[in-house]
Amino acid sequence: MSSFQAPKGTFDWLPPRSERALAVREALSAPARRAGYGYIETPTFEDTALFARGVGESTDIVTKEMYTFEDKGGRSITLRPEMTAGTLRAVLQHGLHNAGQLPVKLWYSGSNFRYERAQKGRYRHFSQVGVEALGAEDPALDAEVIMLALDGYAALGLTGVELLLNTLGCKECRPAYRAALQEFLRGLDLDEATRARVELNPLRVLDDKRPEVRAQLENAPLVTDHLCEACKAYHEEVRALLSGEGVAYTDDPRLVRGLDYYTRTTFEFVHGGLGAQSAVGGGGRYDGLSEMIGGPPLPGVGWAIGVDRTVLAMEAEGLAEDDGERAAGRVSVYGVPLGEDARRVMFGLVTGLRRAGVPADMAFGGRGVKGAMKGADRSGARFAVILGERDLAAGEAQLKDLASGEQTAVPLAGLVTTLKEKLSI
RNA sequence: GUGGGCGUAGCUCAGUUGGCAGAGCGCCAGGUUGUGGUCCUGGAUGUCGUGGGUUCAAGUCCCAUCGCUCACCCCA
Repeated sequence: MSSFQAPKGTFDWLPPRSERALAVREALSAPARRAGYGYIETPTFEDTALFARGVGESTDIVTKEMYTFEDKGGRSITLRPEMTAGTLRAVLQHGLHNAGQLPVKLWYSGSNFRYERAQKGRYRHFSQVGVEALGAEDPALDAEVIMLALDGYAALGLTGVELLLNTLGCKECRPAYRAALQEFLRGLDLDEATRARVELNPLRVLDDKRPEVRAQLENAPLVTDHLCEACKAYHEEVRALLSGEGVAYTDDPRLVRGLDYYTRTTFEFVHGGLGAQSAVGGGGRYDGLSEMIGGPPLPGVGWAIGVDRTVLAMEAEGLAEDDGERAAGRVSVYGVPLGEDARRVMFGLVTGLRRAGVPADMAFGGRGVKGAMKGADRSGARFAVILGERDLAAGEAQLKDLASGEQTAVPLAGLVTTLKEKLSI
């Protein structure tokens, strides 16, 4: 055992299970790519102030969960806790919103970092796939991004993902609601931290999961009763579009999300297989975010889905139990060379097979036949190609079907062709 | 940041009132000096998380510490 371990709160994806993480990234991004979303890659770290202003000074993420450090130039740098702020920063920096038609549609995939105590489904390093659509305020766009996520989950075979939907109002109607909610919350029996939250970000108190708090929230004023006409109409249109596509969703007037930038549409994808965690993904509209980080008005909507949590959800549903094993490093042909001369020839054979599109591997490390054959067996290959002095002299190799045990001599010159035929490649 | 559970072989774990550290699987070798998977025979592997304490004697009891894990808070 090495004396080093993965840093606290992190974990490694190892084969074959790691294939599931790859499959999730692929399945979640494919619908976005089909819908005209372009791939964006931004730095893993940004100026600390970007997150402080973009994510929100009052959020837990900013107040206690950021990986912040000073670089050698004296700048305050933070490992990204989410990717929307960095994506929007890149859009503004490069003027993507001025360069072509709106909305600017982007998708991304990458690592995020939050300094938290780990538990099932929650780690200090985690991966997300996300989409952002910027520069248009259109209920159809909100509905579009939701559809993209649902199509991604469906492609993975997930059936237990539930969509929770809400609206948080806009800068016209939210202040009045916020005040009404604050007044209500101040009358409750709450602990000190929560009372502080009432003053900073009262909406998030609605998200409290503790029973003693929940019970007191029974009669809390709901945002849906305080919406302006425009927000009400907008939300109804989003709901109608989703319903029109046969999407099942649950209206959850208490769904508020943990980041400050959300306006109007918010949504969360929840699943029961994640331990105490429930969200596999979430997002919403963030019409004020651009201005918060010093940009022009630029409405946007998007989501981020947790790759690790999605894998957990799949495992909870019994999906993908063996595709990982099927795909991970599995080859079709395994070379067993006997002796130095054979090893050189085998190296060329294996290279040729790979170039011809045949997944192939060979025994390394000068193992004896027995050990090399054991390697062939463990590789999962269908065929072993055995090459010794006698075969070399005859200009042929022994081709062994590892399932049946049947073995025939094949001329070296025709080996690639023969194998491609037998494997239907 | 707070609380519970757990740290013994590569893995999963057992280990009695404190008395020689074990099993299964895996691994290695041989049975087969050019043949895997099955089978048979044999073999190796430990800082019992770490540091201290009690004791003739500690994997076992006590203290501290680190790590893992689950949960709270919060979130993907």
